[in-house]
Amino acid sequence: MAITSIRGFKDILPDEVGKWQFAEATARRVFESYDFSEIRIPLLEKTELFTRGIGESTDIVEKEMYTFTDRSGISVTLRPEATASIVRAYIEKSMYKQNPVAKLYVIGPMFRYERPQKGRFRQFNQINAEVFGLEDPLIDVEVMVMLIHFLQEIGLEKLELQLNSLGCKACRPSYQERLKEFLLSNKGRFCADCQRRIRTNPLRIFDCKIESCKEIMGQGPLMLDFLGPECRDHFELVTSYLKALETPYVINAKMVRGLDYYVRTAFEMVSGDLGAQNAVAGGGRYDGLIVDLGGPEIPGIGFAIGMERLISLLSPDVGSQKIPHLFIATIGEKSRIQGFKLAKTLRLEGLSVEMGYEKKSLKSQMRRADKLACPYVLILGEEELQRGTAMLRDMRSKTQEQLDLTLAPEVLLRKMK
RNA sequence: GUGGGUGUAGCUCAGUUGGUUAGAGCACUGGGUUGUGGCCCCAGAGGUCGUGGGUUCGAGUCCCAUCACUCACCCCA
Repeated sequence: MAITSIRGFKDILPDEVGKWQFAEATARRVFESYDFSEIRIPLLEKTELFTRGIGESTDIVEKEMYTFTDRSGISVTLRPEATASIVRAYIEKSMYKQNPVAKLYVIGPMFRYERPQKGRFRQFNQINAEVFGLEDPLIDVEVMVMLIHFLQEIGLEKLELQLNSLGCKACRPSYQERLKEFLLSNKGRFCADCQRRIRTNPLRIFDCKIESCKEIMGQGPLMLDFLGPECRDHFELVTSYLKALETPYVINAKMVRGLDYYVRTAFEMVSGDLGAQNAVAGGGRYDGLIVDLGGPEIPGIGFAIGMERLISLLSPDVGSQKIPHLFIATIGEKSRIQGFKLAKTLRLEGLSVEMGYEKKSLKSQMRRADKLACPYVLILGEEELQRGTAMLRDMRSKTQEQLDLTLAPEVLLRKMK
């Protein structure tokens, strides 16, 4: 029995890897134009980092983490998200002492033990961007604008920015109190799932697909109506700056975040083409997280882009396979070695060169060159070799010309570079 | 963790009420007179029919179990 990959872990094969490279390169270019710097952090952390950072009672911590004890007996976890690790590094290396503001991004895999489905995997890749040290609503907007900028550069224009405010430690409890009262007073009218959610995850009831639940929740209290004065000001400034930058958005007062640390601004980029998992990117503000993880009182905001979801939305032609500049076809052992040497010379000069390695017929080598879509084939045969020449065939025009072998590298480089 | 759908060649799929050596297209390999690609033609290679039981004279086809994939719920990027 051959060994297969683990459920929920996917190979990214050569014919789609171009899309990934394109997405990553575009993210680096765009983010750096906003003065973000890349940071690389471990995939494995002490389990406590996530239980404290993400929240003990979240689904991620309760049932989705890849946690095990290592050989020294400490509990470690494959990161289920990046923000906690970035914050840990930020605190551990005292980055805030050198610079009051840090703009960081991370590209890499996350791990969550969930049942796979469309757009959801156990190992999945994210691009994360985080800003530490700025509380002004202007930075909330800059982060969203940068995300949209990136998505436009990559060719995704039709995504919708959804915005909400989750309040803060001061105003959220009174809202939750009111929501609970409302839910309990209507308890008997909800579906079984929602009755359970009243206890486990009250905000999720807003997302219930059942018509009768939707109807009841239409009357339910919204966080936006319970924001304290500071949170309200913050939210209003965010929307007014978005308008100033002519960035369209829709307010989704029912939007919920799965991680405990989010406060105030929360946002998602949503697509209609992704099935049930419709968020390509999501983020928000997390002003208390750095303190929670043992650092100084420094605010933070950031987002994560789901790479697999992003890639699945790209049009098929982006990042298509590279084709070699030249194919070298040879006939006979002497010319095979001659061609091998020439390939090396040209590669050292930066050309991409493929050749017929096995002693196959010219026809077979030509077929392969054609399949690879090489624009030129250099034919090195016994006759040519005796004359000290080679035949260069232009595959598109079907014309060919003789080249002097000693001059061949020069001519080829000029033609193809 | 729960529910639905699907498992036949590398890929996309046929396979008649159960009946001989399981097929096609694409892809792959070789060839179509001496050293020239795409199109066309010919040939070849490639399958424990997901796996394990059962029913039957006989199972790709029927039954049971199991596994995998997939979609949805839960939840999230």
